[in-house]
Amino acid sequence: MKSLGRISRLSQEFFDTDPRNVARALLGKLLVRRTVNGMLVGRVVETEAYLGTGDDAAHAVSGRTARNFVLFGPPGFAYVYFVYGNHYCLNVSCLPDGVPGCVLFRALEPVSGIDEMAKARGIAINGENDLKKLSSGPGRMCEALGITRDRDNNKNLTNAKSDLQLAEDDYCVDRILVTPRIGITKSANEQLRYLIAGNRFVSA
DNA sequence: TACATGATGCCCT
DNA sequence: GGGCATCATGTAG
Repeated sequence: MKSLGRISRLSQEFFDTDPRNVARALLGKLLVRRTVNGMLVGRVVETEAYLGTGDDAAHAVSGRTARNFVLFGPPGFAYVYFVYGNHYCLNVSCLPDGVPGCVLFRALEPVSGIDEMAKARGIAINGENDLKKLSSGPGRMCEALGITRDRDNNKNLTNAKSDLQLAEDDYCVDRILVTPRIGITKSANEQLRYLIAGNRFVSA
């Protein structure tokens, strides 16, 4: 397994700001899943911001419901939902308690625990092409890290005790690209998708 | 209680 | 590039 070097957990304050800032700042950070079989680590290479108000594509747009209550809670918590009858999507809540907003994780570059991720995805890794199938796309990413609503929704991602956390190392992002969001019909022209320019693990 | 739909991914052409 | 599986959720009735 590749050595990770020194990493440190992101603080709750990191997420206590506008989703657009958080989506941009999260690029290059690490998503870390602790399992009985070791650490699964991926680098965040693609995110999308979903605003609380004035964003028709955001789940928060119609107010607080049984599904989306995490968006209205304190920053740094996992909002996991089930979509298309098949897939989970992972978001992290932003802004102070009471103010909705979040960032969707769309793609990771696998860093560590690749064998475990491949097992969870039910695929074999033979070449570079297969590596991209591991966690490029919100649904794939959740499957690779075993993220489900039952396990992870409303989990504090900034707590040292959590088995799902966000961290940073000395990685430096070179250039960031901003584009329209993927797979939505409402507010589809808003430039709220952020990705690391030239990274081959972005989803589209 | 019924129904339309979706922040996707896979397989087929 | 296009079709489709599959079901939780929100909204209407």
